[in-house]
Amino acid sequence: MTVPRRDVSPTELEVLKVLWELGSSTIRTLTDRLYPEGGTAHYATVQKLLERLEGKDYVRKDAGDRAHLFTATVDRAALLSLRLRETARDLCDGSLAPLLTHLVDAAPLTANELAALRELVEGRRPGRRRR
Amino acid sequence: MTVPRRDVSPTELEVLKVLWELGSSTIRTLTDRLYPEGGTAHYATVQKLLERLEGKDYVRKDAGDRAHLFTATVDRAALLSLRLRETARDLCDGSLAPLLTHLVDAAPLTANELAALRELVEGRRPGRRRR
DNA sequence: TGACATCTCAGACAAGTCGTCGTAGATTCT
DNA sequence: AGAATCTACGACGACTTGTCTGAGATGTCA
Repeated sequence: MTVPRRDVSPTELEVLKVLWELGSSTIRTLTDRLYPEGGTAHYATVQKLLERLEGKDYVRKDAGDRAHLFTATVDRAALLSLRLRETARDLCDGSLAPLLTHLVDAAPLTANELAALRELVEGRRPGRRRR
Repeated sequence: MTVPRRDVSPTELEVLKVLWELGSSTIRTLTDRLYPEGGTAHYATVQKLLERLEGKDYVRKDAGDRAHLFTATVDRAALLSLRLRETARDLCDGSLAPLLTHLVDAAPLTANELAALRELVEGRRPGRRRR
């Protein structure tokens, strides 16, 4: 009856970001990073966050030396894809192309970004994805 | 302590979509459209949805002939902008450019879309927005 | 004019999310 | 053995979301 929520919550995202930066970490490491002044309570918070991320299959838990090692199973690009696809589904009948034209129209681009984009578009063939 | 939520909820979006399609409508019209079999209960549901949308300034309420007339104050593009900006903020340090390159790389494009995109990019100057 | 339909307004409700925290028990270090 | 750390699990309050109830105003029509 109630509604499906966001892929990852803001705080979960913060955890993922540290994970992306450090590779694998223990709860302790994450906690020290996210709550520098934190005590036992925050440790438990991070633990719960990781537990939920694991439930969503965005994080993997491996047996480490003493403490478990947590690793992100999705990278920034994957999450980006998810969000863009969700936006496309909600607002553009599922097609990504409108997002693109909207962005080209609305995004302020530096000369460098524009050049890079030109190059990307030049080398692009229509049809299915590359790679 | 709790978290900022999504701009519009899924059901609120459904209301907006009908509003976009019909222009201004009464609660009755919206209800008949969204819940074809619906009775009094669904009428109230739509009413609440509109009330919340009005609170977010996504919908305006005008005095109509007998019943109030509701009109969307944002269009699809505006909502698209919001979502893209939010995604950029969360995952790309606020810059929209990475979304663009990601899309060019990932989105399957028809020949036509690709051509249109090429044209857009060609005519684009770096710096601030056009228009 | 009185019965009836419709609309508006305001609040209630259950279920779910999210960030936070407490704690009991196992494991490990000293 | 004692202290510290880690794990697993449950609980909480604040908030959202979709749904619905009921009271009162207003309009319609036999």
